Amino acid sequence: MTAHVHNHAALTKNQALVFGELSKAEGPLSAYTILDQLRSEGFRAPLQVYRALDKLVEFGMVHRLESLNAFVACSHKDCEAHSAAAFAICEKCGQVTELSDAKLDDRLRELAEATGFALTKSVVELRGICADCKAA
Amino acid sequence: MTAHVHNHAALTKNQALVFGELSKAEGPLSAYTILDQLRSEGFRAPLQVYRALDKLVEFGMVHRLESLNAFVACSHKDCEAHSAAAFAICEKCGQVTELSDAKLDDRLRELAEATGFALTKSVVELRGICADCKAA
DNA sequence: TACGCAATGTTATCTTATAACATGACAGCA
DNA sequence: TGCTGTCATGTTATAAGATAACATTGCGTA
Repeated sequence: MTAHVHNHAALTKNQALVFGELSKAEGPLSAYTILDQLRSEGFRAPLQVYRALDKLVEFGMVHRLESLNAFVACSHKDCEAHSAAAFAICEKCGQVTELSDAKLDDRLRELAEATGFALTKSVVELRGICADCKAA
Repeated sequence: MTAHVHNHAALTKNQALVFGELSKAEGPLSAYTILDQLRSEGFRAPLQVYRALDKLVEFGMVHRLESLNAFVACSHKDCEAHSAAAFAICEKCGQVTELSDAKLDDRLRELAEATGFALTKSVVELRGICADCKAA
């Protein structure tokens, strides 16, 4: 499991456990799903998961999907390299694809600037059917 | 209060009540806030609100803000006129501005097409500080 | 050792959303 | 008139997501 390399301070035990679950998952996981999967590791309360997730999101290693109330591991080697992320979420199979697009980011920045809005974060989530499911 | 004109079948009583609350609100409201405001009208359960909201969203008269778990009345006269909507959400005052931008929509469509993704809906929510709050 | 700080653990509670089932209102038609 | 289908409503209970408040532990450093 060396898909992710991050130059942050070493993760704490709980952060590492939560990140591990997200990394080996096919798609997004809810906080409570993670909790259940980590009960065997001694997890007992939602807060143990939420606290770890908060940090991981802060580090940029995990993204929160607002329209799903769920979380995914970042698909980039070094998550600091990309600014904003967009996601394509398949409503059939649940698969999530992370997209990075400079033109999109530029346009969002322009829109914000045009109205004097100081952008801190952008949420872009495309809902639909992925190519695989469409073919099937 | 004639800010909104819609060519849909007349709203039912509950739909009209919920839409009324959203229309006169300054910003987005949560389903439970709406419920509390409509208790005087006889509302007793969340489902009464959620059912009305589902229809209003379907009609395009109300938008759901995924990153807030809240709802706003559409700011356009005829909500069918615009395809996708983007929102700028001020994290200081809570104000929400609805944006319609063809270039943004085009770019999102291009991104979807490039990966064979069949787009049904796009969620775009900009988080930051609005011009007014920045000035203050 | 003693202090400070960050991570952790624990209990309770709050907020958001839906399932399941019962009732009411009304239109169309035999 | 009485039947039937359908849509809106009402009601109770519960699921799912998130946080508040407070206690405890582990560890580096003065």
